Amino acid sequence: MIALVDCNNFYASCERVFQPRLEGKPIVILSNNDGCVIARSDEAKALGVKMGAIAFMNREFFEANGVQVFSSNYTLYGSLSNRVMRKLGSFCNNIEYYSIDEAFLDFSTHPYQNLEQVGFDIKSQVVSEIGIPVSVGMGPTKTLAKMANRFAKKTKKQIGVHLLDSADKIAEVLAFTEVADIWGVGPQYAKLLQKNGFHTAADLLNAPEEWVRKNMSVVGQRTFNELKGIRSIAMEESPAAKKNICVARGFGQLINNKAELQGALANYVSIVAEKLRKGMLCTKQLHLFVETNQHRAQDEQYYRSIDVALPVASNDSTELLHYANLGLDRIFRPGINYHKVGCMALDLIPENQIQFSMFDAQNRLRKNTMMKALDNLNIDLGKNSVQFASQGSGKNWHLRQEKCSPCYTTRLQDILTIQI
DNA sequence: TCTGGGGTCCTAGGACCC
DNA sequence: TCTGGGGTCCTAGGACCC
Repeated sequence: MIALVDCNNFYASCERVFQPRLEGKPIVILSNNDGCVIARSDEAKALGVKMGAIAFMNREFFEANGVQVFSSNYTLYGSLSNRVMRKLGSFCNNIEYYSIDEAFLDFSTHPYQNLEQVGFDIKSQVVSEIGIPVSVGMGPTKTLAKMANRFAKKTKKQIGVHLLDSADKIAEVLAFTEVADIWGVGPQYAKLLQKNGFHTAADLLNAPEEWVRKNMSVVGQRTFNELKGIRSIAMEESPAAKKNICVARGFGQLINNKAELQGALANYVSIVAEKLRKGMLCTKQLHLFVETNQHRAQDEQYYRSIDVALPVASNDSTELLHYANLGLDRIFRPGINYHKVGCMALDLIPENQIQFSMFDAQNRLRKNTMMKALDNLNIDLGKNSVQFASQGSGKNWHLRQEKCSPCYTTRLQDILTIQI
């Protein structure tokens, strides 16, 4: 059996952990720049607030209905996620950390007698020790475990645990689940399936396998087999090596001058470099892009990107900043209202496998030491304590985050004090 | 004023090789 | 007068996930 444990309305639940007054109230969490809704509590869902709802168009509705609005606070969510995952790890050592709020637990080699009871234990211990409510679905494959989890949330919210341990229970869930709600079936495939008369997961099982293979590629075929109970999507117990790292963000306000654009890009490049060093990786190629805001019909639209090859694979901020600037020179055009800039590191290789160049003029050892010192300072003194001058100080492009909650678990000033 | 930000995998087609 | 077949690598685009 595989279990899928999923935190209920994770971001909204995180906000509640340290603010119990939010219990029972409708909550929404907004995307970067407070743009649109990316998470909702049950109460907000019940009010009809849709995923992706535009914040500024709903402001009055939120006020009128007492909806509590938060900017996203990934520091807080990441920290609470770690706590949840650590707890889940104590139930099962074959665990895949699938996303910030979900994990697969493979119980096939565990000696538990009563898996349903294990599900209840997970649920009650996570909520009592960490404060985050979870649901548990179990089935013979990952896809069926996902489906069982969704079934638990939709049909037996209070219980929150559903186990597919018989053919009848599997059949029930397959008939209950629409094709669009199958893990691995997105909007395009759902449309295709509907058009061909397959409406539920049970219908899909009646499709000829060759048809699935031909129209939905091997990915669809794997899902098809998983629905039949044949394990086709493996557990990934150690995270796969990253193939690229991307940092890109829309600006809090439009930018039309180059210096500010450079400043924003320098910040994102610095984050990319930091992530590379943390993963002990180097990049051989940067991909840079700038773009305008597609939603502003009054602005001239512009999108350009460029790949910049590095002579030697690197994770040195100064070097990456240098090449990023060269790239930006090539794609920058004056007179444009820019909305977003991004930097992607491609061709990642482990930092101990670099192919050095005979003509390399850099003193890489020294640079490495400097970068380590920089990273350590930023750990000790807090994020961004030490920066490069090119990162600028103006920061008009900064994210708009008007309603961010405190970082209760990661920032000393934000720790709650309790009066006794 | 205001519309998210990361990722992965697969396929088809072109360039190139012998 | 004639235009194979098999293979690899790369890229762009499309699908999906949270």
